[in-house]
Amino acid sequence: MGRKSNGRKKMDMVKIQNERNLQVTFSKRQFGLFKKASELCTLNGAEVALVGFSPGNKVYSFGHPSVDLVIDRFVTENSQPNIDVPNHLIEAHRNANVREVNMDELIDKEGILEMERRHGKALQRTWGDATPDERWWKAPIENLNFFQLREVAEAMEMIKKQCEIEAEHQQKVQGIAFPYRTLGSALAPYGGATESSSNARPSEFRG
Amino acid sequence: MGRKSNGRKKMDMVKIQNERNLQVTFSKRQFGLFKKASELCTLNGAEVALVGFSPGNKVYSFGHPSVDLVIDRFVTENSQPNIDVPNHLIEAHRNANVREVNMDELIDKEGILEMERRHGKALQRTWGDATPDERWWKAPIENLNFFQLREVAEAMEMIKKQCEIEAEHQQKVQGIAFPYRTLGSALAPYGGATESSSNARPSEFRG
DNA sequence: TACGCCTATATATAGCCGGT
DNA sequence: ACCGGCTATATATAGGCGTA
Repeated sequence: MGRKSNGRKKMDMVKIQNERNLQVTFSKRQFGLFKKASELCTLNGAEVALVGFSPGNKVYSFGHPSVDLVIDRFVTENSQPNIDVPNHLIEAHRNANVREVNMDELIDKEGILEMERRHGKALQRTWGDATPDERWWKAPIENLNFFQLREVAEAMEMIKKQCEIEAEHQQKVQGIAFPYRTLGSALAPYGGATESSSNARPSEFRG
Repeated sequence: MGRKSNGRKKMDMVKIQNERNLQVTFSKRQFGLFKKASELCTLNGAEVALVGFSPGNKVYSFGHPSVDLVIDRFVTENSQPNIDVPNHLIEAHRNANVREVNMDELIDKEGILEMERRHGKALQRTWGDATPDERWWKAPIENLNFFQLREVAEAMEMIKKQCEIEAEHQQKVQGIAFPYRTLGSALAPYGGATESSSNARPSEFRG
């Protein structure tokens, strides 16, 4: 018997190109996001405000107890001097800037984007099915001698570790950060979930 | 054989009573929520602002392009057509803007600089005269968000492993010695910007 | 006592399909 | 095309367990 579906497929974390899929996916995920937020509120008694603009620039929001109240509180409390920010970090940063190298110059954002275009996908794939063009990391390695390989391996380890440290740091200091990119699309409302009893009750939605 | 885990259990959508589990679950779900929001942004190019208060009344936020921009836009566009947002909020927020600390300023770059100092030369030797564009590993790290960092870390692990395999191979097949070339361009997931802030404060609730 | 990591399940969803 | 539904997978996570 032929399968009725190929099932869910894994997809790269890159902006969806197909306009149609973009719309559909956005709707589904927007719904899911609201649901998760809602659950966080009822399950853990948290307060959450979630406002967003679909690619089509439509506004959508969710909030508990209400968007206004949460944002109001957020704004108010943020108006106060942020005492939670470790001062030594800020100082370290300022000192770091005047150091030998200017980080801003090293951070070539354009370059990063370019790299993303050229090699971003390689990260998502297995080393096996990479196209010749994406095999930049493979071919070169074969040309390195034993010692160089050891050096690269060590370097990779260092960078990896650094990433982990940075990640942990981010999570600890401010909660979380995130990626970006922008464009347009539409959005969906909030239907009832098709499951067991749920006390989830979003205080506000907007369409 | 005894199962190593009973697996995930279904649970009622009611506020968790056990204080300990409440905390743990909150952390996990908070993480998941942010991740979903993040994905919605990159995958569908949406703009999202997410602010919330944990049961312990700590503030957590997430936003793309930034919490401020999105909320600002939300407030603005909504104070006109609809009357959802009280004007005092707009002003309060505007004032708050000035004092908010940008994520970039919070990240401690010391570690990264140190890493460069200690291992940069080794890399330089190996990769030779890489142009600034090829030195992606030098700085972009702090421009990546939490999830991206995890990805890079994973990628580094793969490359490292690949190097070790290759090294072993060389040693086994021909001993050592070999020609070399640069590792080529760079590697990096999508570029990323960061924004977020945290604080603490008490509050009430409205079931 | 709080975390981090792990495994077994509960959920979320990418593609698809058929009606509109 | 545009939804709403469905199915097969990809993910998110509730509990447990070992360790800082």
